[in-house]
Amino acid sequence: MTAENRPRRSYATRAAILAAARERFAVDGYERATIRAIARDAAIDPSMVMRYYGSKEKLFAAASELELRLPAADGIPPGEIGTTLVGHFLDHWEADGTLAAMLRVGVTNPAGAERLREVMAQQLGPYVAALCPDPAEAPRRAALVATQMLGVALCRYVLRLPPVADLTRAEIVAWLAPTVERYATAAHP
Amino acid sequence: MTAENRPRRSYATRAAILAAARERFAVDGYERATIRAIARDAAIDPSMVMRYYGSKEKLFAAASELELRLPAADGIPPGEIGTTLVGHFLDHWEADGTLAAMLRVGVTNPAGAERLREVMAQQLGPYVAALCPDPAEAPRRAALVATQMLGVALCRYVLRLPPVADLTRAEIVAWLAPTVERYATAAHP
DNA sequence: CTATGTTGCCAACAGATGTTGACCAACAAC
DNA sequence: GTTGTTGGTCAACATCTGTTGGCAACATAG
Repeated sequence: MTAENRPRRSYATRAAILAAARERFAVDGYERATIRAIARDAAIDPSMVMRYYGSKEKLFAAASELELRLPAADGIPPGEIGTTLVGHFLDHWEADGTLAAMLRVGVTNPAGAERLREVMAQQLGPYVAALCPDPAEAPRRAALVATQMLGVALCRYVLRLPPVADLTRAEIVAWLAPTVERYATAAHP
Repeated sequence: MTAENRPRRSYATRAAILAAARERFAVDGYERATIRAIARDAAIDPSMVMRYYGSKEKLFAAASELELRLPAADGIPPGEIGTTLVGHFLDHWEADGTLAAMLRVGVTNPAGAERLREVMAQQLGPYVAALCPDPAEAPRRAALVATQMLGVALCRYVLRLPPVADLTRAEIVAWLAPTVERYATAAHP
């Protein structure tokens, strides 16, 4: 029997599959991202994908593990909450294709939508809860923030609506920060 | 030769196909909306779809003709611009599956994305141009409005993020109207 | 050395998909 | 009645999909 903690040769392959899967899911969505294409990108045989991940759905589940790693909520001075949050989202989006993959897949695949709901509820929810006046309405405020942040992401990275895609990072932050901060903290309209 | 203006019997079928296509595209997106399923919904043979629309892509093009029918831009008093615009979008979205179809398809299909870009540029663009201070920056302002409106639509009708889906129409209007009005008319942040 | 588990490729399966062409029924025109 | 057009069905096609099982190469254990 092999020692348990020796690094297996297959780890590299597993990682290559996961990386290729994330990219394909991000670019093509769930249906168009074929196992064969993912395998080709990872330079292995399609059957290996099945062996390591069981099925296409399980592969997607593995590829859509996501940590937003939002900055600490406390200690941000009012007036910089929006700036911080918008900036962080943009950074994360551009550094990691996982969010794009989840957005693309979430639109056409129930499991993908579920994943996105989880991320928003479990990671954005508590964050906003620490900021807003009445914790009871944190979910709704977080959801409003989500509409604006997912909206930019959709227009900028997925649909590539020219005016949105051409805006600089600074411009987006400047325009959206007041919106996001209002959703998170301001009194009811 | 047949008279040119007699209503053809096939008009009903064509319409049925189009209606079924819109619904399927809206619910399933481009790839999962199969011609066979659309034909089944329209209670005809799949080959009829091909005969009338040539190909799946052309069928989608026909199914995604869209008129936003935005209310007249002039005459809206400042302070009600956001309310009017947000309300109109919500109404349109709920009355007609076409927008949902275009959003779902736009995310996974290049032709769908192109369609959505067209609609935003040609219908929302001029509208915002009539409202904003400097016409030169109308496209960017319209695009900002689009990020917020498509963002709600995405969260509410496609992803069905619970807190967003549970908000009442009035609540959404109240929260989003200031955002949209600011994007369209306010001075640079 | 042999025995055993791991890593990988190959070929094939069953099912679904977009698309095509042959064929048939109804009907209008002559 | 014959003829040509229109609306529609049926069966098949080539291709692509996720998935499976078998088999070769290799590494490690004993």
